[in-house]
Amino acid sequence: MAAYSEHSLHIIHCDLDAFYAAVEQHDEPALRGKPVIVGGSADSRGVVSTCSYEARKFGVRSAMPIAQARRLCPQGIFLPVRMKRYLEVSQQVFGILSTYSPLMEPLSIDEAFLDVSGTEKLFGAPVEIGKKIKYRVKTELGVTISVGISYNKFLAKLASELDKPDGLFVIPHDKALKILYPLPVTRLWGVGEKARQDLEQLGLKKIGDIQDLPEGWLSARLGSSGQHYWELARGIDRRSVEINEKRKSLGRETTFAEDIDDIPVLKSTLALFSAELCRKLRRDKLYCSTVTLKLRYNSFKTVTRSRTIAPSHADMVIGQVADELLYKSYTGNHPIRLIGLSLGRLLPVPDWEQGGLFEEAYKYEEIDRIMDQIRQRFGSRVIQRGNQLNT
DNA sequence: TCTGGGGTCCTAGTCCCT
DNA sequence: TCTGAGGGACTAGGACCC
Repeated sequence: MAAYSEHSLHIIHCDLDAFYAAVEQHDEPALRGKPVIVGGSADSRGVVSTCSYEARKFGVRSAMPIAQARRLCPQGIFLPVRMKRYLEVSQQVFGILSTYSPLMEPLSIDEAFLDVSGTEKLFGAPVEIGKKIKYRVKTELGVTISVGISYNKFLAKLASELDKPDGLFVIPHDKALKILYPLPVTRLWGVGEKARQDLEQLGLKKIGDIQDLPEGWLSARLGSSGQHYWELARGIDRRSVEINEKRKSLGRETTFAEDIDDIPVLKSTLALFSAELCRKLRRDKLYCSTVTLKLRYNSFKTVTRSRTIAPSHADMVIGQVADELLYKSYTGNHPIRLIGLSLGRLLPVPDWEQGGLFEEAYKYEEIDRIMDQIRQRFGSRVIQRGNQLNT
């Protein structure tokens, strides 16, 4: 790293193109060249997760309600999300990426950063590495990946977006300001609809408008996020590529096919979620110490209620807290369309604490452990707690 | 017209302790 | 003994990302 200047092109951002749809088209050749729309079923409440470029020609976009996508593209092929399969391909892609640098930071299932400082002698210049990655992902896994290269994370990510699909784009230091200037402010990392409106109120529509401001002007109006936007607009991003980002929370939520006001159904859904999440915590040898309940009413108003607890990964403990939060926040007056449970403040289970420290909790955990073993051997549905049986 | 699911991060209010 | 300031933990909600 020391041999690299601040503006050397050492950050590569890799972003798989229309990933879920691409995997479906790879696995089923008859889908190739057709408008594939992944996300829920065509007649359920849901939105588009990803669609193929053929579907995008009809105006279909990610996050669009399925019903709207159906109207725009009646000949579209609607497929459910096969997350397990996408995760499998994602792992294979990350496997390829990690052969070019140990400094790899996965950002989501379909994108990652690589810091290739110091790998030039082994693999060539960053552009050469980008070409090799593209070739290998295409030939070995049958999907295409867009690559962006620059001297920081924001610009590398922007570069990969600017040449999609199947692109390779470089933003060198001397061209960064010029490339950024005409782009809308929503291209800045962290600017969504709300921030766009705030910036527009100040007369700032394109990134160039922010570039023209003196430092301090925007932070005086928008606080620390104003400073953040100003720096990005000028191509400044000091974040480094971080490996081994630890998971910070774990959650599960569902939107009911029809709104629900039946408390036993809500309770058993929560019991199911807490069992599922606790199983993952135990598998990863983690405890959680906050439990958050999320409710979305049929009016679309969303509330969350959370509680801090003694570290645990026992179904009974988490499930009981979830129940208490439900009773605290739900009066039964408004039907619920979505319920969710999230576990936060995760911490590793210390080696010395393999049971016995908290007698009561340990008793529950022992039961959970035995249930996990049975599920592992005979399948996840073979054994359930009584409180999960209403769903 | 219809708005998923799984995350992260930030801010602001409240409460408690020193 | 009372009071206010400051800080940290907790809680709730919003915004954003893919």
